[in-house]
Amino acid sequence: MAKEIASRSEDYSQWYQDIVKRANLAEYAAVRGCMVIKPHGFAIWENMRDQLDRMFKATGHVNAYFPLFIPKSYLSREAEHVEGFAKECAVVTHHRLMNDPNGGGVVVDPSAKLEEELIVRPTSETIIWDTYKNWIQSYRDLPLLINQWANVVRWEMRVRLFLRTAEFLWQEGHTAHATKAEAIAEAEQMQKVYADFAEEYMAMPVIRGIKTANERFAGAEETYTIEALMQDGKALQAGTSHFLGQNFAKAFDVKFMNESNKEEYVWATSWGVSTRLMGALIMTHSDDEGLVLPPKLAPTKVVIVPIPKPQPEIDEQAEKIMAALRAKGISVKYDKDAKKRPGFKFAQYELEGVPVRIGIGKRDLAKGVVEVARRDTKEKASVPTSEVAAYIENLLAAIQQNLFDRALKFREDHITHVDTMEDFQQVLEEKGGFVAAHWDGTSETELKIKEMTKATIRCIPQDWKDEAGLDILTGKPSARRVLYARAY
RNA sequence: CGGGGUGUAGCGCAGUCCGGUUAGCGCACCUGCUUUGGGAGCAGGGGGUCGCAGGUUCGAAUCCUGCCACCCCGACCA
Repeated sequence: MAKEIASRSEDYSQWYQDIVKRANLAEYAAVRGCMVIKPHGFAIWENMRDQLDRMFKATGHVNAYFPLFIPKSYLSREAEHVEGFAKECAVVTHHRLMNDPNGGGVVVDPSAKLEEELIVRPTSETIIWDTYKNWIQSYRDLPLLINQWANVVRWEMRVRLFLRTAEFLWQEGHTAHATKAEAIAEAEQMQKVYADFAEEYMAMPVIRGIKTANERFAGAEETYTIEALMQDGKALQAGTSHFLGQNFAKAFDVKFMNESNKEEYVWATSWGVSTRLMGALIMTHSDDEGLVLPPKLAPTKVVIVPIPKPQPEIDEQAEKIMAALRAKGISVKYDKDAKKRPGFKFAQYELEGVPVRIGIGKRDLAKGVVEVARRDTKEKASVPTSEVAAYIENLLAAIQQNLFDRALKFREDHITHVDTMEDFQQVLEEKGGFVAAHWDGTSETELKIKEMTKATIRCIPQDWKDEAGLDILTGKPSARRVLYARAY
């Protein structure tokens, strides 16, 4: 990990921007706050997306697509929802341009003003529930388990590549259920899917928890979250799953006839993860040499570099190794560029995060070996050519595990239990990370602590045991510890 | 919307205070030669409305006025 840099947050921020740029992941677009995801960055996102999609389908969901534009009136149907999003919406007011009568360029045609403005979706609950109203009549239509892959726009004041951009890609699941219990089970199930994905594929340990009322999704009754810890000691909300109760069903009048021939409002959930996960991936594993990708998400798992440059004997050996790796389903690239030197290529592939590199030179050929270097530890090994495919298959699994293990150790080392406000502030200032402290359960206390320290309650962890104690600020009784941190 | 800062080649910058040859440096790019087991060296070359507009001056990247854009800190961030 980028340890020297992680200690100072402003430097970490610089380091992060630098990695994103130099590893060819993304850059800012000409439009304020918007991001261009470059091919290498997008290939990683596609791998994440494809795996998540498989997991959604394995839990019974199907994909659909809903409109980009939402009539303004829809947004205000659910009071809390509109309050949560109103301040960051892009609005379409006209549908035509015209030549500027005063010469020069084009201007908005005033005669093309829309009767009702359209909101570019910041999230799709409203348009989807308006649609579901027509799809649901009977308990036989339930549950309705739909996901969509889409882009959304939130006009944030300040942006950061992948973590917070004006437009971002995500998936949003929206489900309708006949009972409250079933909807809660769905929300909890999807939180578990996200946690499994983060840990098994991203090699990123997460804490599953429940959001406090302050941090809850606008319009939800309960928000389930997965919280991760970045290398600079700041927390990142990596995914959320919401139990929406009957709020949206009532706002959009979505009723169904139950088995007892009685009309009821449906129970809802929504859940989403976004390209923000790319930021999480970078800030969990990468180091001063560049990106470090977990093998399960790396577009290219193995790269072969001829030393010093391609020539028939080396090419032949590389072809054999590629065939053996591909037979095991391992993606591999042979870098035949004769114009670039090996040292340059080594540095470049490290920057791009390729998990394993094979070097083949004349000295190796004579001995019947190749050099295998792993990205996570930078260790190199000489491996007999005949064994290289099997060796790498094991190595990729070992790298995946090592990335998870060391990220987990870092996180465990950065969960600090404190019982006084003094300790709380000291840990935040000097160590960073999560702070486990007692809380009296009031929003007032939470907001006061936020004002004093910039730390917020990231979640009330679901796996933690009850423990009686006293709130660190007010001294009032508390039933359990919650997780505080400064967050992205 | 407040406070601070920056606009000079594709990228990163110096020069501006104190006006004066043809506006410079590093990276990148092009050509050639030599190199090649961890980001090659040398030589040559191409690329600029100095953010925009106006003003002062014999002369403006530099001084003055106005405008614009972007960045950082706050406000904002289910």
